[in-house]
Amino acid sequence: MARRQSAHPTELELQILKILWQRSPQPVREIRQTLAESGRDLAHTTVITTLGVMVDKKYVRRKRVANAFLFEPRVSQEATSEKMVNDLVDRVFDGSPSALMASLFNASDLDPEELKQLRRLINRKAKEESQ
Amino acid sequence: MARRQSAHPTELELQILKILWQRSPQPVREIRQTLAESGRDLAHTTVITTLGVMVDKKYVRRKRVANAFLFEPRVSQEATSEKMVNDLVDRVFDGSPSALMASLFNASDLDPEELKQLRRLINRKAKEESQ
DNA sequence: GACAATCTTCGATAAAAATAGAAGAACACG
DNA sequence: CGTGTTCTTCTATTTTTATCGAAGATTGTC
Repeated sequence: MARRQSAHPTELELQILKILWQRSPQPVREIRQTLAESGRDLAHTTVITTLGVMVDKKYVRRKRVANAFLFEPRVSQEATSEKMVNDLVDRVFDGSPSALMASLFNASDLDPEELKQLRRLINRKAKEESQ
Repeated sequence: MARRQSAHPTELELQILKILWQRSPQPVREIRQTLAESGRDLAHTTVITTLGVMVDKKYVRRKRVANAFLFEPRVSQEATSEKMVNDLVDRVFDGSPSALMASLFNASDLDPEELKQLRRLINRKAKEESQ
């Protein structure tokens, strides 16, 4: 046996998804350009190949327009993020969301504004669940 | 260019680290056994090879005792977790911790007990930062 | 219609990750 | 003191991810 395919978008795939979440559909050329602007200067064919893989994995869909393809996401940013967070919770924190939170509190210094907002989030969630 | 090495422990490496965080140092045999008990039944040599890689990556250290090696972590659970969380924040949530939290709230239903604990965490953090 | 520009398709290569067998060193004990 | 058990070392294989070039299709333009 060898390794199995990751359940999540890989690094490059995620970068591409983010570009497409911003705006879509887009042709390869533009995706490539945006990648280059954010410091990842790949050959045109590399981007095509990766997008092909992403089509197979059903992360994106493509439609032919004239001679070229346009690509657009098939997965939402929210769903993808949640899946990745859940995975981290499972893998690193043994399924305890609050353990992740605790780690987050330690790791980052949140400004008071963010703390306030978080408290609001918690209160809302508590109310929701008590119904 | 080809792919670069992951900045984090891989799946298997993390599993092994977790075992060693529980108790260490441990010989290969026991690590292998614990892995098998949690459903990952690998050949003895596979575990050795992986541990060798982990030594190179400085995740663990080994010391010879009699004919065999004992392994122990060189990285703490806290530091590793925080690094992985920070990475997720950067990669998926563009550096916003509270965006991760919001996603977490949506993704998981926390029980009231956990919510209470989270509120406590926030209050503590708020107090800390106001000093 | 010819030619350059632009796209895609189709391998191909290379490193990382996952897994394990063959072979050799060392030890334990009847 | 053999002989089987237990370890390690070394090498090999497979899949995934990342990357790209050669070659072929299409199209716009003089």
